[in-house]
Amino acid sequence: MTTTQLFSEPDADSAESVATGIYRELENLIIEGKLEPGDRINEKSFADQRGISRGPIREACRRLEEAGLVEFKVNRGFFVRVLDLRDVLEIYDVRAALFSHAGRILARRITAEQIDELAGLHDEMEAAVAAGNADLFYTLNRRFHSEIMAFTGNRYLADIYEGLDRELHIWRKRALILDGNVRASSSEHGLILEVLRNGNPTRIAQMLRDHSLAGRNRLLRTMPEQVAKLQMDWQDD
Amino acid sequence: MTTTQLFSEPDADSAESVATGIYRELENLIIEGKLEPGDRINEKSFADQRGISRGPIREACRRLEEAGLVEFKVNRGFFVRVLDLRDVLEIYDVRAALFSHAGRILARRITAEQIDELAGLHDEMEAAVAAGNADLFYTLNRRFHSEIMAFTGNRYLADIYEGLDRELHIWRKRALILDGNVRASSSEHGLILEVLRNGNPTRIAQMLRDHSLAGRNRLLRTMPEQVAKLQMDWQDD
DNA sequence: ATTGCGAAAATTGTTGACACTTGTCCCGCT
DNA sequence: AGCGGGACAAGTGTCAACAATTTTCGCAAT
Repeated sequence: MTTTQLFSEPDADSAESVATGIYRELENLIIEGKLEPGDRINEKSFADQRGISRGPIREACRRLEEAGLVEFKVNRGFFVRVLDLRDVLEIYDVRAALFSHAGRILARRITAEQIDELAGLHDEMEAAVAAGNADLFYTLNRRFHSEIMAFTGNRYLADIYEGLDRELHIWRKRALILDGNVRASSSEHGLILEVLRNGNPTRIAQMLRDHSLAGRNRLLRTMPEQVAKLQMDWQDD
Repeated sequence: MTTTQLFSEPDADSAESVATGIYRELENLIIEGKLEPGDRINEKSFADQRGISRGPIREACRRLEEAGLVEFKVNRGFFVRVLDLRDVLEIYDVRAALFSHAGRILARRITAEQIDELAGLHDEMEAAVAAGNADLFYTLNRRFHSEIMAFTGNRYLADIYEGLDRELHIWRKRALILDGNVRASSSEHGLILEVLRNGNPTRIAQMLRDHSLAGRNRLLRTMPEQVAKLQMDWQDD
């Protein structure tokens, strides 16, 4: 027996293949850190555990490969991608540029309702900070930035951002755990909301870019040893 | 018998699975336009033609799906992605932002040798223009922009650019066929080289951004009917 | 002519099997 | 003890087959 169809899908288009489900599962396992960088994804045991065959798993892994979450080695299988510091720096660099661009778009496009939604998230984050709930802050923080990108109305911009963000996920989590970091991050969000209401494109762009680079620097400060090892000439300008 | 190993690979890491080969083949078919947007990829006939099974083909298609070149519908298969005008506009918008950012990086990073290489490509393009060889111009043109992105040294920036460029490929080819367009494009390249040698970050960024948006406008002019159909409030600012 | 229906054909979804490659471990040799 | 090597185990690479779904096509009724 293949897919035991206990419930028929109400919406035919919402049906998803086993491969897609596995894709999401693996994506979560990697993002949550349950699968650590360098770990091999054992097709057989993974398949056996779920009572399915290896075909859909390989399909899912191929997508993850293209998404950059997984690396493929011939005859060795799929491995959770490991990012070195250079990767992190490069991603943050692009990320800052994307935010800067998003800022310019939002200046002439964001609605009062959208700003209110961001403000709502900001309030929740402030509460999370006060309660010392770093995990909650982290989740809301991701939503905050995702919404900003979504509000640009440019799906490619938003998608590319999501992809980069996903790759950074594990690393960034470490940085925000530190209490001082969430406070600094949250206060920057307040400034961003301020300039968004005001509407000056250049200021908004600069603010978002700076927020991204500040986040990068907060992350770097949590790993001084690796930073020292990297003798790259990296500057903000 | 499975993979008849007539020749042993000299370099073990350079070995690639059948799936990877199929991935490249399909990618090319789509980019070359041999497979047109909306076409379904028939797994069985594709597999039979090559004397292989459907497994590797599905794996390749999953990667193409993640890359955005192909769309997947449950129980219906993989279809070559169709881009509407909105997609094109959104891609160009991000593309321009990426070039602008690349310009700032290059201002402090590009070497004289790299500029010379770009100048060499520019000369070849000028020759192609003079010879009326639009196809050659188009190929060189892609290389020119790819190299610019590669010279930033940021692999993520370069990869994201390549991904967007690939999606645009079919559409853009139409726009450059027009003779006036290649001339305009080529002369803009000359200006870019000039400011690259000069080294002013803001000027370089602006030049590259403008070149990208000019390319977009050239493309739009080849499809006035579709532009008219789109009642979006899209502005450059 | 057009529509509706249903069986047949084509195609996708997933599986289990087998060939091939890689990694491990044990054993004899030095 | 350390080293080389070869059997063995584990895992990947691909395939062929079958179940489930979609599409096609002919045919009858309007």
